[in-house]
Amino acid sequence: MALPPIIRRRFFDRSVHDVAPDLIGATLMVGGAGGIIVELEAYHHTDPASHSYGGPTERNAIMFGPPGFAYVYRSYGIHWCLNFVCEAEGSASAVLIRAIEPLAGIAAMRRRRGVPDLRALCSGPGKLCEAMGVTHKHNGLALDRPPFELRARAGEPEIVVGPRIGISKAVDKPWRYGLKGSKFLSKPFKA
DNA sequence: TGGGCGATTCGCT
DNA sequence: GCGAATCGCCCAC
Repeated sequence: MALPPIIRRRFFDRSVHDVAPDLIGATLMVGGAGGIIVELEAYHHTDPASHSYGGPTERNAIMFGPPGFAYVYRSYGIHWCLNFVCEAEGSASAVLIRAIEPLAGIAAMRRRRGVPDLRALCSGPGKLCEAMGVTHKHNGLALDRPPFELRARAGEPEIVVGPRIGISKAVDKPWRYGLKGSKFLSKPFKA
């Protein structure tokens, strides 16, 4: 693997709207399992749909810390969702990882998910956390240290953009990014 | 201190 | 396409 690891500060200490599309095509591994990021969403602290909108709380405290760390929260009382904190310390912006194309540790991910279908392993924010074993224990961990491994993409992929999914506020903002033509998206992008 | 609600997923229709 | 599962967060009372 000749691709360079993503340097935490340099890569994440930028606008969440720049980091998000630049992460499409990057390789994310957790404990040796993972693959290529094909879908994510940006959440800015001035955005009513963001957990950080309204100020710091115990749950979202990590979002108000330095960039380059994982923010993991429970969704619907059942699933875990993984975010990368971006911008400057205190800016409370993050990207939600929504889908991954499985590449490594597939047997382990199938076992954790309990489904054989490759396309169903990581095609959703809750699914990919279950597949890679991400839980609240990963909240606050640095993204450039084990068990996380994050590597820059090679080349410039074609990126598609659309409105975010599953939110009730700021539903019109086109802050969902995807790898064009990927078979591993959580939902297709409208053409 | 209690109740409504959610950045979801899955199974059934 | 619809609704249940399920529980921590968060704010109103």
